[in-house]
Parts: sequence; C-alpha cells; structure tokens
Amino acid sequence: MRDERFCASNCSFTRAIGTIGNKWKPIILNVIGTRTIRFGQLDSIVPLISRKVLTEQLKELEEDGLLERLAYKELPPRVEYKLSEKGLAFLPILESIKEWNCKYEVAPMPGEADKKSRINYARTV
Amino acid sequence: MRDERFCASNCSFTRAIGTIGNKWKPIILNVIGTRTIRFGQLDSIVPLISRKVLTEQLKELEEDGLLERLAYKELPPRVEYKLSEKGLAFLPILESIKEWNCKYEVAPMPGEADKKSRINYARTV
DNA sequence: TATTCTGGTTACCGCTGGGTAACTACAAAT
DNA sequence: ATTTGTAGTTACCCAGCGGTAACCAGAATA
Repeated sequence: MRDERFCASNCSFTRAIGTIGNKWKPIILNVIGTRTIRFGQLDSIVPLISRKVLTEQLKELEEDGLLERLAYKELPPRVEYKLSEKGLAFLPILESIKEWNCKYEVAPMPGEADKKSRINYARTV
Repeated sequence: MRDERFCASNCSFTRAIGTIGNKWKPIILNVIGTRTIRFGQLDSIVPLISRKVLTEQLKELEEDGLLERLAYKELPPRVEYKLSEKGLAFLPILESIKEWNCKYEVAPMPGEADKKSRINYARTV
C-alpha cells in the first residue's frame, strides 16, 4: 500500500505522502494515539479493516519508524504497539486535520437515523 | 478514489480522511498552492498521473469544496483551477507534513546517480 | 485542406488490492 | 481429550482501479 515510486522521489514531501498517504495509516495512528495497544484491540476498534491489511499497515508503519512493536515471547502470543517519537510527532498534524475539517466541511450530516450505522474511529470526536 | 464508507462516518476525522486520504490529492493541492493553474499544466507537472485520474481527482476536490474551477467558453477550451478558502486553509497542514518528514525521515537518500530520475512534485523542496 | 491545440470522455482490458477462510503454535482451562 | 485464545500467515479469488488509446468540438494556423 506504500507507493514505491513516491517513496523513491527526491522530494521530501512526495516521499512523506508515499509513506503515510493512504486511508488506513492516519486512522491507525489516530486510534493508537498516546496509548499502548494490542493487535486484537486494534482489530476490533477498526472494524472495517481486515486482519491481513491491518498486519500489513502495522508492518509498514513500523518499518517507517512511526510505530514500535513489542512482541512478548508467550503463548498465546501478545504483541503491543505504541507510537515512536516520530509517530507521536505526527499526532498534532492529525489534530489540525480534525480542526480543519470541522471548520470547513460543507456536507451536512445525514439524519440522525443514519448516524447509528456510521463508523467512528475517533478517540475524541 | 474517495472512500464512501469513510465519508459516511459520523466521525469528522474519518470523513476527512475519506476525502483527502489518498496519495494524489495532497500532491495536487501542494502543486497548485496559491497559484491559478490550467489543466494542461497540472498534467505536465504531475507526470505520473494519467489524464483520466487527474480529471477524476480534480472533480472530487471541486465537489469537496477544496478547489474552484473556472471554465472559459473558448475554443480550444481553457480551464483554470485554484484553491478555495478551504483548500488554502489546508496548505499549512501540508507544510507541517513537510517539516515533520524532514525532521524525522530516517531512510538515507539513495546515491546522487539515482536522484536525477526521481520524481519531484514540490514547489519548494 | 489538413493539422494543431485544449480539456476532457469513453471503451477496453490487465493487474492487483484486498476480502475470506483455513491453518499454525502451544499453553491453559474445561 | 477438546476447546479457547492470540497474532499472524497463506492460498485463493474476484471486483474494480487505473492505464492506454481513440475520439470529440471548433477556431486558428499553415
């Protein structure tokens, strides 16, 4: 899901977009936030993502230095994820995206009836 | 390329990601910046994008209120794009992504020989 | 007359992103 | 002896993303 051509650009911004410019990574980073979280928790909190894709995204985030992975040598396995310094430094950007969207979003919210079935990934709305 | 399920979320952040969370839109917004630009210019400045996808992305950006489209009734046609207030308000976020990436990017740049063939979408590196 | 220029749109088609289901290891609980 | 729980991995398969090429209008230029 990383765009390799973007990541190979000589432009820092293009590389950044190649790294985090997809729909799942900002969501995952936002869900994790400042806490430590286990794989199964992520899997249930982010319901529309499949196990396979979640694994893949987490692996990429770790490779790109945004995420730290702690695997305990236990059975059944236990793995914990938390943001690295780099990942934590990205959170303010996510916050400004939230503020930006709240301020400028034009589309009115659909009726209340629809709200119940809506997705909600936010730690804080 | 918009994720409709994300856009239908009751979470403002998720909706925002559904709207601008793909690789092309941040690139396009960054390329346009504060200037007014024609379709053909975008097509040549962003070389890896196909005409078809560029059209589609511009249309979505316009629908989402980030972009203003000015079509002159001429032949051959002339169409100009510029960021709306909402789009302009997104530029600082792109800037902070640049700063973030410059500060934390770990992967060393490949050798100079490779740089020449690299993509460069930045107005300012 | 034929070509060029611009900003698309459309048909066709191949690739692959991503979903589902099955499977793994092994300890602990029933 | 069987089930449960965790964190994946793998094989299989299909929808749809996105690339390519052709086509359009109609004025201006050669």
